[in-house]
Amino acid sequence: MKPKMTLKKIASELGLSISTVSKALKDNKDISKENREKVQAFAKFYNYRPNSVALSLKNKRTKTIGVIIPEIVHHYFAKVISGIEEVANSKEYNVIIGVTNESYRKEIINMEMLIDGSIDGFIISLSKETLQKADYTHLQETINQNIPIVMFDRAVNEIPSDKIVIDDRESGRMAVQKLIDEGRKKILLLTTKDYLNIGRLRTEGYKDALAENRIPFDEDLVVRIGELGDSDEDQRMLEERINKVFELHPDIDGIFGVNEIYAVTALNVARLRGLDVPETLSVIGFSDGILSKYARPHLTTVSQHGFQMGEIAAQTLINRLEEIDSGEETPYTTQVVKTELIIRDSTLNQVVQKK
Amino acid sequence: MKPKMTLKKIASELGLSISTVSKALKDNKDISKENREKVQAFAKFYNYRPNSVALSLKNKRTKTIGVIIPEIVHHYFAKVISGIEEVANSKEYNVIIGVTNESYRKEIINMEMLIDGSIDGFIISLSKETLQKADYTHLQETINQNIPIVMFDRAVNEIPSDKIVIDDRESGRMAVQKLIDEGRKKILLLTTKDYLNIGRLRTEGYKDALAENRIPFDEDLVVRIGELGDSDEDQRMLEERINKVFELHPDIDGIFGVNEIYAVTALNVARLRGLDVPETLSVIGFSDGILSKYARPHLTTVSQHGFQMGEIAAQTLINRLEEIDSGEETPYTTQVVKTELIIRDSTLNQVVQKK
DNA sequence: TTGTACGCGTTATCAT
DNA sequence: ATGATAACGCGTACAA
Repeated sequence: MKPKMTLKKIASELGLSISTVSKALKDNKDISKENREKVQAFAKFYNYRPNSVALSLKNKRTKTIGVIIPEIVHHYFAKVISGIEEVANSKEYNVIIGVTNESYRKEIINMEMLIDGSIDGFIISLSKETLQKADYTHLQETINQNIPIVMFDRAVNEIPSDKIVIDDRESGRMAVQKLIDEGRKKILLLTTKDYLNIGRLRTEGYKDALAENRIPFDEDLVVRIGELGDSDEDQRMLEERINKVFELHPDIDGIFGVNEIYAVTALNVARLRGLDVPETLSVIGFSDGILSKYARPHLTTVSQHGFQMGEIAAQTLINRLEEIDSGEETPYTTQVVKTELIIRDSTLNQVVQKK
Repeated sequence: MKPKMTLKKIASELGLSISTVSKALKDNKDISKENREKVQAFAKFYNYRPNSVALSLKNKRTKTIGVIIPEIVHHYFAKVISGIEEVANSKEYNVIIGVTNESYRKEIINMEMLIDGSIDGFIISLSKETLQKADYTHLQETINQNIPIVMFDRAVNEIPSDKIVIDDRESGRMAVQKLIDEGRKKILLLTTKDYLNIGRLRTEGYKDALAENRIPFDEDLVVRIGELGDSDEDQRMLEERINKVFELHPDIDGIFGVNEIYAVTALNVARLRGLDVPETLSVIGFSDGILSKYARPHLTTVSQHGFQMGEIAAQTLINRLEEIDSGEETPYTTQVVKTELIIRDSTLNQVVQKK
């Protein structure tokens, strides 16, 4: 039960002054070699560590970054946090996590809890509710208080800040183009209701690809899915809806789901209907989650590189923080992280020759 | 660009002393109503928040807990963190996350990074490497420095601390008993190499169930799997091994996998071999992850209640911290969280009558 | 070569 | 009713 060491205790123990001890620990040449060694040995023995709270108070920076995310039980966000952690730790920053559960209120509460000097800056992905309300005053106020924000994934143009995003529209286009390249003509889109940018943009990409290939857009082939809970009930409803579309359009030969759940569910439904994947039907999902990997057949998906996004977000925030320290200020940037189509077994390997 | 408000600034702005302002903000009756209102209005307008770093320094507690986990991209741990967050936030605690990636070295680095006064206590699940080395001096030293530790899941008897665990052995027994109740006689066990307590205890449970039902234990039916990477390569090897066992023992009628990956993989392999699940073969996994839920057929598993474990761990740590504050000390406890068999579609519903 | 004093922001005790 | 002062732990400019 060692008491924790402080400069003061070391000083009194060794009959020196606090500042002498402080300097000795930094190996300051002002202090006699003799005392330096004595102090250092003593400090090491009692493994003294400078109190970080005192340092934070003095330096006016905590070397801690606040990460606000909608969900932590979610492969993508977990990956992002991993990336943030990695970079942050390598730069001696700590990471405090706040989870909003997609709630506007909890987003504000979480941020206010940290805005009292606990953190130097935020990395945040907005909650769905915040996007729906489109009320970003809490973000603006944070920035007004000189606390920098880096937004990732669910960013918003109204707020001036650094942003890390993927090109959802282009990614959607790319995925659907892949299906068309295989010779698919009747492509089912599984997307979200429109308030989430994500779903909307990926839907635009779907339309882009069709248009570029002169395939007429058919609203019948678009299933817009509302909020999906965790329950088996919701899951069954989703299956139901997909089944219904297949009944009306048994000749669907491609599926693009804007997230993993949609795509995997559709894949399962299709197989239960006796369809061969990928022989007669190709399926592509979105997100590099674990479901896609273990689905049968393994699901081809658009990977978002969550880990990399986290790394970039952390690096960007830390750069900004150190910039502030040194007085300069560069303009805000928006970095677009490239997505990648990971070809697995739910699509054809060879591309059908275009006629 | 409002500068952040401090007591000092308010005081000088209002022509009062710092201590008057401080008291006024607490609505201390010593201060004239007039001044109280003036100060409070002013503070509210500039939304003043007491600097938490200064408070931490003064109070000698940060109201922050450090959570050290092996992996964050893992459904179970993500759930636990959720539970911790929930309880911590409701008690006005912040949560700092440190990820070890199963490395002993990173575990120490992470802990040392926080042990400098950044946090009041730890919640930790040990890394595999730490368990292998069985070197727990860093934990003991943390405790010696009066920083309480709550261990969860991967806890260890050598260290005196509060612990939250599940009964792995009993859970394994329960799962296998369920298979036996269905009339299964030749049950394949997929487990880990022995250095991880988890796998070993669940294996014991497997043996218990067999013994209780007078089914001879057959080493041939135990597959001990080493470290599994994230790569498709490793995955394929796993499938290979399971396949081989099936070739030698085509009449296996039950499978118990000590984790989700093993069970889902076995499920897929079995189906590819043309076996009907659950008609001729039942499969049970471990952990309430997402894979089990979306596997086909949906996988019956032993749920570990990760969220609840997180809640309990956080509550236990906070209790301990407040106890220390008030001087009393209660003995360390080990809380066992009950697991639950979640029956889905990879096992039979009805129990075969025992003869 | 060593020590004193100050400030970071806050609260609590003790004058006035 | 208000204000000055000390203390939390640290680093550093300035004295000695």
